[in-house]
Amino acid sequence: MKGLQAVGWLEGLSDQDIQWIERQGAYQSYQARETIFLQGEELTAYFFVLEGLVSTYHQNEEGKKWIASLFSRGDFFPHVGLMNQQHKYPACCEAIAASTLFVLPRGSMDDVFHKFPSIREHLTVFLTEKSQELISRFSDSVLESASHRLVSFLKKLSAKSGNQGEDGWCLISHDMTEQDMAEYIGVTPETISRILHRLYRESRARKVGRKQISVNLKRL
DNA sequence: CCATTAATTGGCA
DNA sequence: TGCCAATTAATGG
Repeated sequence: MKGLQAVGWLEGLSDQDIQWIERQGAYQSYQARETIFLQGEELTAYFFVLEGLVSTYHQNEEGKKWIASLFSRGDFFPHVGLMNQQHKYPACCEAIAASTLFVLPRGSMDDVFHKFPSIREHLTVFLTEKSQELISRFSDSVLESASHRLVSFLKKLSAKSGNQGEDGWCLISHDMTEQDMAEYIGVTPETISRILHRLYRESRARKVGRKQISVNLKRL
């Protein structure tokens, strides 16, 4: 895949508009596990995901990690700190899988907002959704079991990028290791492994391969 | 193949 | 559930 396309944040813009934005930034490819920016660093650019999977996360001094958000094709980040005066990245960011991003300098982002009001509208919508998502995940982490949270995550993945077959099973290519899922759900890798094993045994999911899982939407 | 990294498993707090 | 340790499995040169 090459160049910016009218997906995600750019939805609704004309080819000319896209090309204008394209000239303001540059493409950058990252290898799997490559750091994109660190928390507290000067916020010099915003990123638009063209291909791959990227995470923003927080990490404590012991090295424990918590993935705040996952971004894939069409997503734009960071959201936090976008409209305020703080020009520091709010979290660390790394590519989970090999990724291609469009990098837009911070100064150009202001121009883009000014030139394309529709992107501001998208921002409002995305911020609202992200806010609800975070609150939902937070309350789940307090009120629900790890199993429930992992199942919710799998459902979300299947809705977003799953390929359902006529047999009721939905194939998900998530590009994540179980370690990644653990960091997203907020549990240890051992717990993820055990929950998945239980889902397999109960025929609610099937292991297709590493980074691929098939889920039974009806029983999940 | 071998060296790494990821995933699994059992035991115990 | 978490943490540790011991294995086993999968991956990538």
